[in-house]
Amino acid sequence: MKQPKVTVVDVAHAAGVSKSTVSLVLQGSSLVNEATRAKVGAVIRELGYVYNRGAANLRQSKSKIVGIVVNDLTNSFFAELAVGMDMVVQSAGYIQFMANTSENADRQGEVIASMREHGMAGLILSPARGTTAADLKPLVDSGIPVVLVARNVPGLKVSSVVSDGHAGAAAAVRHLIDLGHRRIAFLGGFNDTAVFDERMRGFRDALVEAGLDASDELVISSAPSRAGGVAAVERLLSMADRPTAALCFNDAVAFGACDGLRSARIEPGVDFGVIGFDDVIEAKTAVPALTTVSVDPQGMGRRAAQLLLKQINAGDFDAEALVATVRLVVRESCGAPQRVRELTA
Amino acid sequence: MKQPKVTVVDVAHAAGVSKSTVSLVLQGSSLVNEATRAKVGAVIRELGYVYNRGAANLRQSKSKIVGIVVNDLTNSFFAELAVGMDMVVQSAGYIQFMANTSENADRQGEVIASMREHGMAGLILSPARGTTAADLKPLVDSGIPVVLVARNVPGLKVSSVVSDGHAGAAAAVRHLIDLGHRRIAFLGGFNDTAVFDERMRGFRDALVEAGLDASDELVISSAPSRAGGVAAVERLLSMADRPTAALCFNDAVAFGACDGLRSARIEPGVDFGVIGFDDVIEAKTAVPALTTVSVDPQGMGRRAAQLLLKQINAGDFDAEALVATVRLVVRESCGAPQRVRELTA
DNA sequence: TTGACAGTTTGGAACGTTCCAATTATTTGA
DNA sequence: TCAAATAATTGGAACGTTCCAAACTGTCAA
Repeated sequence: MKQPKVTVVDVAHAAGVSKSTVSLVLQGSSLVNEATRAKVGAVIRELGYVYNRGAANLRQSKSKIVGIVVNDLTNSFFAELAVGMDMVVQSAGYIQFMANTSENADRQGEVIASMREHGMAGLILSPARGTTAADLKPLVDSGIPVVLVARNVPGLKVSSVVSDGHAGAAAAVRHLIDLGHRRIAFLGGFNDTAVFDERMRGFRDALVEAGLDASDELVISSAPSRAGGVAAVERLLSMADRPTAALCFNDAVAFGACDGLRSARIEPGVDFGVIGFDDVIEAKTAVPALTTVSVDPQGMGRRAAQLLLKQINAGDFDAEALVATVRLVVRESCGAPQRVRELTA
Repeated sequence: MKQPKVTVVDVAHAAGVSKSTVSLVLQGSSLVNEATRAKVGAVIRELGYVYNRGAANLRQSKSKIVGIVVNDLTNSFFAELAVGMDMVVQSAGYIQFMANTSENADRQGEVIASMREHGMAGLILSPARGTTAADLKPLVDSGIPVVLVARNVPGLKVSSVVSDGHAGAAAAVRHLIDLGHRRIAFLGGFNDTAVFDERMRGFRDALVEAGLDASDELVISSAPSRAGGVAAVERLLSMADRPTAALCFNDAVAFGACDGLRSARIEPGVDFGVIGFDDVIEAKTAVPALTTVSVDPQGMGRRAAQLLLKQINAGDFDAEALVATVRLVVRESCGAPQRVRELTA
């Protein structure tokens, strides 16, 4: 049953007032008399009127819509990130266009263009692999606030919220060294990304600082997934001078590494130390519970959303780069007693 | 730098034609002369014109926006579901409002209302726990197509895409019986949900069919999460006549059950059979690889989206109930040889 | 020369809201 | 009692698009 849609004029007519008055009621203006407000409210409910925010947006040329574009929703890190954003966006009375790009930069371009046509007030983007500054330039120049999250795009002057990969990786490596490990590998991740580079440098710097070997063969890159972890650990196990522990690019890789170790009859957390990165929810409950660098994706999502809303409300704003503090959560995957070490970025 | 936004009138003026002509060009109408089309196209690019879809929607009173509301994005089952929908929605040229309700029916009501005000053309909803038919009645009555996915809402005449929980559970139980198990439990899930009820009946019916005990004590409900699985398996282990295998409400519960078994020094897949439900991505790579009832969440998401789009395009439509075929994927968590058994719904 | 016709182009009214300036009704102060 | 102030309401223009009916340009046949 298709209702003939009821507008503010219909309401006005039924309530015996003008459309202007109805509009004032809708905006909760204090100008309107209590009695008429009640009357109009009643009619609204009776007729089942639904506000047409599109028309309002057109008139006011502003919207309460933000865009959220993520590269991989099936990865629980990004799902958590999205949920964090969702929370603050929703409670600020905004609504979100949300799209998944599956790491496809073309698709990303399309959805961003579409969101722009729909009049989004701002965008939070976790960019797909291969996103260039040129891709985003027109949008940024148009004055629409953009916040990059989790990953950065080199050469683009825009706000961002990323985690302190260098400090996190270094802390993880120092922890392994404290436990007596002397030969440590870095496992997984695509070596052409900024995030990889940052974490890897943290890894390397900590090794050098301790006077240990930090040669290239200790860095084994692979897809940043569980399967990639399995593959990487297989390569590691075939090395001549085999490491006794590894820092992994992210938790997915770490889980894969554990799988790979186990099928080689090496028990992770007992015979071999494994540290992850991100602290996804499963890290806590896995067996063995994963020691990992916690980056609190929900928190990052929330901060990114807050930053975006701030920039939307401020007419004018400057690019701001937030780096999220990171902490090493020690669990069982490298045989150390359970404790948490706090770090400042 | 805030651009003074350029409209079709600006483009028309710059190209020396009327706004109507520009509009025709934008819609790719064949009425317009090739030369002017090119001219207008050039001007559009030059001025950096961006189409205002909101204005168009207002005039045409229709939109290419669908709403997607899910109860828990951090659960990878629902994340996959969302990704499946995203795929077909995007490639049909639609864009989506997407929101997470965290199982909060009030929040769900708010976001749906907001989406409605924004003029969504249809809604796919994976309802929060506790959603009633009355909550959704006004929306459905307004003639906006709604497709329920993964969970049903009793008493609501609306389309749905759900998996065949009964057949899946029954097949799982029969598999356990084939392996020689005679005392089998059902673990996890809230017992006041339709999904629980359906799977549990499949479980019970298969037991009865085989002449085995199907008494209430074999059904141990709990939160449908990893933690819930741990709790449920603890209760199971304290039973007098202890079962030798269990069908779990979903994969998360199954993983929790494995954790719980292991801390009691019982090796899942060797000493005790565990079967999950949903076949989340991690099921394949977990140790032991989880035998589970595969419901292909991405596929369900895609089908739901296709159904919604179909109903949006058809002016008039009837509620349609799709039940997704389900298959038992035999892996290692109940000690059986690896194979896959296909089932028809 | 005229009419018919196809191929293009166009002005203006709509869509449902907000906002401004203007209007009416009511109260106040001296 | 009347001007002035206050409170409440209102008509109409605007936002950027689409759509309709009308109008223009040629071409061609009669």
